[in-house]
Amino acid sequence: MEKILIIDDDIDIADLESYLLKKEGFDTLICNTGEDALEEINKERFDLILMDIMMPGISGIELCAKVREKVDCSIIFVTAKANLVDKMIGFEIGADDYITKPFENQELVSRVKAHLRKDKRNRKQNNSNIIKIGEIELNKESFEVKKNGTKVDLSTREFELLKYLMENKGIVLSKSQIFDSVWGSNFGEISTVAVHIKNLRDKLDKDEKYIITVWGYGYKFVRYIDE
Amino acid sequence: MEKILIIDDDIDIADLESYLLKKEGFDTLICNTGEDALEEINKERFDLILMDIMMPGISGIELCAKVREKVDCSIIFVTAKANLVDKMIGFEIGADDYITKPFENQELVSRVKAHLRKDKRNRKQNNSNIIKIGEIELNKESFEVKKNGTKVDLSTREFELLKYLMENKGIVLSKSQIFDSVWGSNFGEISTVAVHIKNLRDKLDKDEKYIITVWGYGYKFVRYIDE
DNA sequence: AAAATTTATTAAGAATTATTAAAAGTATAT
DNA sequence: ATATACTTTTAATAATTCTTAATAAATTTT
Repeated sequence: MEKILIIDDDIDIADLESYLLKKEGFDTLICNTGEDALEEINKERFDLILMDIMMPGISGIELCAKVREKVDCSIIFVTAKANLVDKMIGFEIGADDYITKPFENQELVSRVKAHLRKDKRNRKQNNSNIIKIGEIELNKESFEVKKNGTKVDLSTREFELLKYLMENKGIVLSKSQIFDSVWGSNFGEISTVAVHIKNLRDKLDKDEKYIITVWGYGYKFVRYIDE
Repeated sequence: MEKILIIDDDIDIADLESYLLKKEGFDTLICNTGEDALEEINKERFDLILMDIMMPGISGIELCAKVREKVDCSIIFVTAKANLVDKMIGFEIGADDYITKPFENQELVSRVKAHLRKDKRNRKQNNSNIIKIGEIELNKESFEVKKNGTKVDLSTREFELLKYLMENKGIVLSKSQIFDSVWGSNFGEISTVAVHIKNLRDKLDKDEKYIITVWGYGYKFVRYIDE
């Protein structure tokens, strides 16, 4: 269950926010001062922070900067001041979004959900077993490779070679590096790598858009040729 | 420079958005139909997409779903309908934010910036293998060199020579020092260095702004000529 | 101002590296 | 056990890059 930290000195607002979010199945914790919030952040992990910008004591902006240092999740400002300069300052300081008071209940929920979804998408990318780069999609679980949605048949070595290249997108890999990683041994002809590169290219990169030769170093996988 | 794709059938709105974003230093491209946009997405990489939700032909929602399949960047809906249900639907479909028309100029810019900043944070950019001096940027991982953002093709030796020079910015390096470090041997003509210096200059420093000859000593890489 | 020294330019041949194709070896399935 | 598909090796060819060496230009010294 996703945990949301609500920081607001106005107890009624904080309660309303908490109520709305709990109704949507989120777990919430309310802090009425910035100091409390900083303490909580050190104790626990949150998926999102909803923060009033105007609070006594430590200011919202200051707090946001401090929180941002500690935390990596989305921060949404809730502010009574619709003043855009304030909004800007907040954004520069590390907030990811803002909502003006009084807010529509649905909007609050929408924005919270949007951020959580985006964060999830970003996380997924980092540890999913599908790598998708441009038109090419590689599934580590099913050992399938698709180009524009249509399956491409690869041999085992070809698949592992492609996987290694894609996992290191944008990084030039030397032939011996590739050999060590994909073949896993130090015996054998290094030129084998070149042959498999060619076979891979024949099967899914005839125009050499993705697998780029870097002369004297090795090969790299890229999304855009001039990237 | 960050590239933003603007999709809107209303040419005036698209132009306004483009103007606002260009003023902030972003690169923009306008598409007036969803079909055009899909084409562009296949050709080029964008850092963010700003999309009208109500367009003739392919609908914004439909388009968003299709774009989301291909693309990984933030998508912001721009919509005249303030209706929250619509917003929700859009969010479920893969958009990351929405702005209602008519929008305040500053708000548009703020939101765009906020998303770009967040995306950057998520990428947890490891810039340690990029050396950037003035207009020239060298990536040790991808073996790429860019001048003012556009790629410059270098040979192996040229790349390593440039890397060595840039790593020792401001320091005069003798030819034999360069030869030892870049060539790694003591055999061979020292004049080779001069040839490669020339080739490097031809490719990315025609006016000799960066690679400075220090008569009788060697060469150095500088940021400003009178440095 | 001329000579000497250092650096820049040029182009062609040498060397290196990449690609390709075909043959030989190996594993897998029928 | 044989056929098939896959992998590796080898070798020839092609492409690219590097070096050499000779000449030109620039700078310093005499």
